[in-house]
Amino acid sequence: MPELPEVQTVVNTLQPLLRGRRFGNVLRLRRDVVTPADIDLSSTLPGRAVTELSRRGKRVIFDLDDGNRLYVHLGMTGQLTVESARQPRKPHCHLAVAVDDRELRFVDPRRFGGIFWCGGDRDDPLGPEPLAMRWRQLHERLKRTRRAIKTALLDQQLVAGIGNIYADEALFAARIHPLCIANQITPEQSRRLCAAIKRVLHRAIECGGSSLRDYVDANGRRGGFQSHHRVYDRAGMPCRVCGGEIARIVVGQRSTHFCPKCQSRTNRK
DNA sequence: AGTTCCCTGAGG
DNA sequence: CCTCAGGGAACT
Repeated sequence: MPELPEVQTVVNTLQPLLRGRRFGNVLRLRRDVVTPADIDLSSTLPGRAVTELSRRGKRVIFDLDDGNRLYVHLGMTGQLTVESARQPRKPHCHLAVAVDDRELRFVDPRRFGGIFWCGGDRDDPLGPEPLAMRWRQLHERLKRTRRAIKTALLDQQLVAGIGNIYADEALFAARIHPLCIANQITPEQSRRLCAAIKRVLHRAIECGGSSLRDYVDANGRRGGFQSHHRVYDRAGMPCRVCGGEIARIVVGQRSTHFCPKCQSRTNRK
């Protein structure tokens, strides 16, 4: 479940491995991982260098030296690693691009992720970057929807990069019940929530993200933030603040974890 | 704005 | 065997 902190960690670890290097041959092991389907990366990538590697929401963005752009979305189980070309490829490796004597490899068993060719298009439908967002901006956007606050935070057009883990963690840190109606969130709550989102995301980036199952960085290393989770995947366990029992409910088809005592539904303070 | 589906591996 | 995990698109 790579979300903003995991994707940022992939970008951070990928950067030094690609800097100053050019792509070589492309080995496409599955054609349907590239969108649009008629883009042939083996004719566009070899000889190109990455001028800038960045993150937007949960996307890893590659800007190429010919002005074209592509991005990788890791979905649920995606991995973007650089390994020795002599290292055997893992199962479900859908694309490999030579980088000197190494390979940039995209592995994704569940195939919820993919590689997306943008060409010269710089537009995207994503909401603001949460780390650069101001609380008034968040509040403004929350006012536009009557969905549960948890569902709203998962909407990439409302704010980019937050997934199930960090939505639950941020709502806990802001002491907001996940079922609060978004447009009823008070300015004070938006302020707390905005600060909580930034705090949680920054801390997770410092830990190299959360590895529950598949997530690894470009060097194949796992993150460490999972041991700092306060609510996510802790149903039935004691709240680290009040000792009460962490609850699990389903909101918008997603499992949602919270502390019923710390996150009161009528929280107005 | 809520529901269904895609996909595979893990765990019961 | 079965169910569950979930990002996001495509429905209703």
